[in-house]
Amino acid sequence: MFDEYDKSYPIELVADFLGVNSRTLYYYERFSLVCPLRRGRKRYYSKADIRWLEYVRELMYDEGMNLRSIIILIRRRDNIILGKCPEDVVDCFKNYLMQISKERE
Amino acid sequence: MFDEYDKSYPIELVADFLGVNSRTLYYYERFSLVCPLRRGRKRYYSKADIRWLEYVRELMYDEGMNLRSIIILIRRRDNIILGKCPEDVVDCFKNYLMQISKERE
DNA sequence: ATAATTTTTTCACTTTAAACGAAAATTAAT
DNA sequence: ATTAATTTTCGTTTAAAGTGAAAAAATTAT
Repeated sequence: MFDEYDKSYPIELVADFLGVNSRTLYYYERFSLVCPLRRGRKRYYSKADIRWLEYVRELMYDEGMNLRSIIILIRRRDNIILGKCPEDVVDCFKNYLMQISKERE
Repeated sequence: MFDEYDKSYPIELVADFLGVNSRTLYYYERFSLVCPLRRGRKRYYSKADIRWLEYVRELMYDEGMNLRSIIILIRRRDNIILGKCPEDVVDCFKNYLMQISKERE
């Protein structure tokens, strides 16, 4: 429950779980799509990282989006959620995101 | 003023204006990114079509998005604006879209 | 310490989307 | 019917996404 953001899963395990080559995860990292903890040189991923990567794969493979678009998606969402836009827009947009993620289920 | 949606510009003119090959516009059409009027077999585009295509090019070339992502963007926006979600969310989202397009200028 | 294993990194290759060139096919115009 | 324009098809080019192989670096075991 509290280990959601605990970076403790090594890359090979994550790659196997997602069904991708570990090289692909290195590749994503170069685009800042994911940011594992580095202990020494080794990488460790959290459950949240893994679920995020699942979502990324879904957008890419089920929907056909490319990396750049996903990065834009993040940036825009961050702008909305962290940025300096009015409270009511933030609230509405949060609802919108919720709605979309529900539709996805 | 009323000619905004008047489909009267032939493909070659539109392609020249956008700086693309007309083949590219045929290509976009196969993805339903634009829908010119067919009189006989000839295609005619409106000013609104042209501005939409300018925006598409911008998303692709300045931002690096791919066609599929733009189609998703349309679909989602249509869901929000035309769909069955509450009025206030629609209004908020319209504002959001306005804001984004202003930031772009 | 050094040998063995694991992880990272680099290089090169494959595959696919996006776009374009050339030319054949179709349509319209005189 | 001949000419001109438009559409369509086919093949090629370019770049992104991903992978394989193996070198390089680091960690672990003996």
